[in-house]
Amino acid sequence: MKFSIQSSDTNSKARAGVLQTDHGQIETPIFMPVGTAGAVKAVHIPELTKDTHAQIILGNTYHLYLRPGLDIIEKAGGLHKFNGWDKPILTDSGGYQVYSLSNTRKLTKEGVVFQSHIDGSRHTFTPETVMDIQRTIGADIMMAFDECTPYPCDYDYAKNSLKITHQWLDRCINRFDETQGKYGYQQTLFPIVQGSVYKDLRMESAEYIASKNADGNAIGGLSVGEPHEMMYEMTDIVCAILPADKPRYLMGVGTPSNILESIALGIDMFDCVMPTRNARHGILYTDQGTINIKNGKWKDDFSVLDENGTSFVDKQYTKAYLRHLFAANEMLAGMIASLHNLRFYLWLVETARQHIIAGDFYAWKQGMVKQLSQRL
RNA sequence: GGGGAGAUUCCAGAGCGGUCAAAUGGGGCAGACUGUAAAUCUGUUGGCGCAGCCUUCGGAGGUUCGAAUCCUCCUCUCCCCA
Repeated sequence: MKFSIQSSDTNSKARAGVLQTDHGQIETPIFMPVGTAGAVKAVHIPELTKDTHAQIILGNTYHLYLRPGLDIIEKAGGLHKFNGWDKPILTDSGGYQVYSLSNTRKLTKEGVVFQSHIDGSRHTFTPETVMDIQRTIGADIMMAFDECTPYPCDYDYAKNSLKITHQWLDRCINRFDETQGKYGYQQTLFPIVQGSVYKDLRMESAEYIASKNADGNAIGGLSVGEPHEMMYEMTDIVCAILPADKPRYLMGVGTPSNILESIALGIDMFDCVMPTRNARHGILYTDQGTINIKNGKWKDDFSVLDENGTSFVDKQYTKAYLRHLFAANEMLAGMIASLHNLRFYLWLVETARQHIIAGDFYAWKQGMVKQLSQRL
């Protein structure tokens, strides 16, 4: 995997780059749609490629391991073959489930015992099994197994958790190095910085992660409820330490504004469920602000969905019609909204990239963030 | 023509003397959601000068300290038999 920086902004730490994988290249900064169970909910693969212009999507180790199971994935020839997406895939390690399924799991030094959210059965995830699973899924980018700490999180817990995450990382790297991809293309492993909202822990972690000299580095444990300023502060501190010539991935972020602000801090990759989940809940993101299309005020607004939108749905459908689809519980509602939001997110990072290359990113970002905060 | 059942807050539908501005569901209105246990979840849904008061349970009277709940008449629905 090769990363090259094409252009760096002068008024911020933003950069535009290209990440080369065996499944094609990714132009950064990039937003990666989340496809937890092997599908970006409510969106077809051709829509993802041709309409939203997604370049890489996520899958989830925990979900795919539970269902359909590794035997099926391997028989299919890996996740790319299974779901028909032939561009890069990144899989989350299940580290986030350590956090989000906290009431159905038990942490030990060895790993984590999960209770399946599907049938309650018990499963053990260790750094080694998580590497093996991601080998079988065939992700281009595999994530280290970590603990995503909650917020708030007391210092001692965060410190101890960080120690475990670092130990797990070493085990992930060992297992990764002693195994090979199963499908003939290269896979790579991204380690994850943790440390909650504590500067010293974040710095210690960033230094440890940087020392591993991976193809790319991730920042986890943010956007879990802490104030935005805190998130930016941690991101800034960590970016200063992580190698500049490798892509930086801010996990789970975020709102359109979060993404622009983080690009300015030197982040290259993002993923978040917001554009898809919130789409299914009636929230549309536009360059003019956020719309809750379920609100009564749109009932007889027959203007197109998004005058400035660049997805085909934006001119194809009206606000009143989409609102009706939500009210009538039509599946098409979530499909239209998901497509719109994903296209908007991809448009946002594409446009950010253009401004970085053009050299006027900072000013553009400042104006856009202001517009994005509006509620329509 | 004969017999029976019923009319409750936007809808459906509980309640059958006080703890009822009235269960529950739907609908409406709004909110939340950040490496997806999420097409989910939460709040609210008569009015006001809002720890209280006012107007509501088909209509009009009445019984009672007190009625959506009991009685009388009226109006209107629905079902069964002819």
